[in-house]
Amino acid sequence: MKEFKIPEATVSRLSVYSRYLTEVEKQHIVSISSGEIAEGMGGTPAQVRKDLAYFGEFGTRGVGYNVKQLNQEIKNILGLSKKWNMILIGAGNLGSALSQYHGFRERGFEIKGIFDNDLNKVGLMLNGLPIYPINEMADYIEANGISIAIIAVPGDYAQDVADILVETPIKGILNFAPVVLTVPDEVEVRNVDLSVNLEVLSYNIENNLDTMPEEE
Amino acid sequence: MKEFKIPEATVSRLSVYSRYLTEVEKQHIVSISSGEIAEGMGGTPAQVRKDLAYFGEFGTRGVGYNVKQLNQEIKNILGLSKKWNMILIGAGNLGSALSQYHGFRERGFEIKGIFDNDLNKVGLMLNGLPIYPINEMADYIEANGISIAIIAVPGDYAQDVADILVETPIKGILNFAPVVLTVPDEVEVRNVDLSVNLEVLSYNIENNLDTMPEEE
DNA sequence: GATTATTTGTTAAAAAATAGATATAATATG
DNA sequence: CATATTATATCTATTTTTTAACAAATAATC
Repeated sequence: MKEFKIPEATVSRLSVYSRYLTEVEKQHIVSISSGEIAEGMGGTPAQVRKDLAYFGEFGTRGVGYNVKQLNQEIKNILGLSKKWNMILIGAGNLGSALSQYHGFRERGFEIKGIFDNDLNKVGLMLNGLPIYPINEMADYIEANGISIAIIAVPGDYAQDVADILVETPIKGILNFAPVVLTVPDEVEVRNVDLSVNLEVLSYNIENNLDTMPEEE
Repeated sequence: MKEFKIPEATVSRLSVYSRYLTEVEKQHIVSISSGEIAEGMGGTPAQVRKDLAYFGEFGTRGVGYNVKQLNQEIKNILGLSKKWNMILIGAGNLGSALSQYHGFRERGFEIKGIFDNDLNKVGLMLNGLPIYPINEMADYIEANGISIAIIAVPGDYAQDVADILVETPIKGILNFAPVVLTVPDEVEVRNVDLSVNLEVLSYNIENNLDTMPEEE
């Protein structure tokens, strides 16, 4: 009954579809076609339909998709029908920016507490959230039903933080540190690697991918 | 002579290899095998060799790769042998965090100026960088040889900023706003989408990808 | 009410990416 | 100096992902 072997690219695109559908919903548009979705977020109609087809039949032939209903279906697929409790580790600049980022809460992700090993910061509030010392982190996770941790500490400390996290009931890590974390299989890690993104951009610019002439 | 049709995944991995090699270099290790690189950043030796093979022969059979030399080769491939001048648009929290992120400069990317349309911020300094008004942006790009722009403004304004940028000699955009930007083909865009990352994480956690039993 | 327009869901084909296997080169060893 | 060992480079096969084509279903039109 379970569908799996879903391409990760498909899951990413579902997230973008959902965000786009949320925008369309605000304009009180009731129905939308795969072609319109594709145009709205840069893709092809076939890909939109294929992505959705992994999970079921959500549209009506000859008509399209009900915007609100499809968006809800996608949110269910992505696991966004529940609220996710998160903690943030690292109260530096990046941590501060992340703690104030509204996009998370809008999508059901809420940062409940911030942890840092700088004792000058511990006890202070950051954007309305208390900063705790790292050594209280494991207990806090257990006590507050935290399932996702955001690592925003310098690269040198990231693995140490991860080592603590994997001993707790944490299920996923969003890692902003520019290092490859080693964790057991049961903990999901996603890396947001700013430098890698810039370097791919650099490569693409240098090799003029789009203006490249045809060649054989 | 040009090699192309390189998988984007390969380019991303090259960036990670390079960062890992930089670490290894610091330990004054001279030689390294594809297996050691793979272990160091979570991959397979075959994949490391395949990725490198797209661009040439950098190793010695029976020996491995010279760390320093390979790192330099990869940096050349990625276009990191030159310095990249960037501007940052958006002096909010995220912009502030990005302007202070040291990882960029270490890899040859330097933010030269910051732009914002909040006149209360214009004229101030942010982490040692001047904040200019958006209407001076186009001239600044031309005058200072800027080739990459980082967009860190709210989603509602991101397309407006992009529209200005595409009229300048800018070559690439690193977009942090949670919207799909529409730009002409000759401008490269990379999206760093924080919510998408969290939502993929959410999906993976809910569907227990790693602990999934085999099934047919 | 039959016919034409759309637009989906599905199947098939194509392309891309990953993994595996083998041949080759360099080094070290006896 | 021949041989065993190590590790790359290359070639092949498998798997995965994307793209395209087509049949089924709905709505609109004459």
